[in-house]
Amino acid sequence: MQRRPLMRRFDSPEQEAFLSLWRTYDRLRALEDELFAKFDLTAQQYNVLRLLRAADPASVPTQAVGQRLVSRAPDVTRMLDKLAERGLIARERTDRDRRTVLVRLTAEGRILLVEIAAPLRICHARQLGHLSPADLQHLTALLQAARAPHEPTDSPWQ
Amino acid sequence: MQRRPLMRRFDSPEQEAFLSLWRTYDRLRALEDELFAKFDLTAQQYNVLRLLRAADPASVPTQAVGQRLVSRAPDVTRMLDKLAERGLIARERTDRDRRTVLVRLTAEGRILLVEIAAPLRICHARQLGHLSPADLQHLTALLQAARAPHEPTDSPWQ
DNA sequence: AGACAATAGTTGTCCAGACAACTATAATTT
DNA sequence: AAATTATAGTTGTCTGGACAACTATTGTCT
Repeated sequence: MQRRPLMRRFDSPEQEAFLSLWRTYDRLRALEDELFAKFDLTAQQYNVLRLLRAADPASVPTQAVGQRLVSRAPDVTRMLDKLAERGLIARERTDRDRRTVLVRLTAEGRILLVEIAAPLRICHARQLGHLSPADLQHLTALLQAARAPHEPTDSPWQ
Repeated sequence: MQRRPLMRRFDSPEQEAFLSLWRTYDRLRALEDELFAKFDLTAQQYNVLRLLRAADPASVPTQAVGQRLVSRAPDVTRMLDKLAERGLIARERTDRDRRTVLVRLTAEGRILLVEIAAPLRICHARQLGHLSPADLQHLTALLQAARAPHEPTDSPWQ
């Protein structure tokens, strides 16, 4: 066993913070992935459904979906393809602008979201439930401050 | 334009924190990726090199590399393949245990790390330099607390 | 010692993400 | 009004990650 720590030397406090961010994201993400896998979903796909639920029963332009995703996805089309194949969402063109495609939740999609709700709440509690509400709030605020300069002005993430 | 916010409704404070974590990771990661791309590296590959530099000039078992990566990589072999093809690392088998493969930095690898050092420092400053040292420290601590229960006891991330 | 299990790494295969090229429609310019 | 530019989405292709099966070597159990 090597005495000199292999991981602990960071180039700067900024790097340490970022690596900590990365690692924490990875660990928490693993928990969610495990849950979503039971429903044959990816976290991104769930986010699309969550987003559509917020607009439900209205429909949302494909483009708006892409902009609001947590991490940018270059192939929103194929992602929606898979959700549409499973009947969780429906797509239709408008007459106003025949370029845009509107997406909305289907009844099946709503049902799936209801089924996921309870186990997901439990998963979230496992993820971060050990933090006090104050710490949780503080963490969220610090994260927002961290990314603030890197958000476009029109981002829904502010 | 829709008045009702599409993003802002979260299922729970835990979910809000996690999505904030995810989003922040994604934004900061984009900056790093841009830099690493100039050197034809991925962030994971750089992490391998950084890790080997910490042990340099000693070599490290492949397995140890895999364990210490930020996010788990199921194909360490092929990742090392690419670094070895470029001559940045070298691999050799031991006589003690002919199963394990030892990995170490080459001179070329060291040179690349030196070249990256300065622009990477600048990148880190862009990423998180706007946070005060205290906030930075606080953020790192909160992130560590957040992932603590999800780290295996023998993890180098504690 | 021989059988069995565990460890280390490699390889095959599949799928999602990244980037660029393409089609269709709408808006703008002259 | 025709030409040009911009927007929305789709499709092709490539690379990297995920999972499982496989080989080689070492350790363990009886």
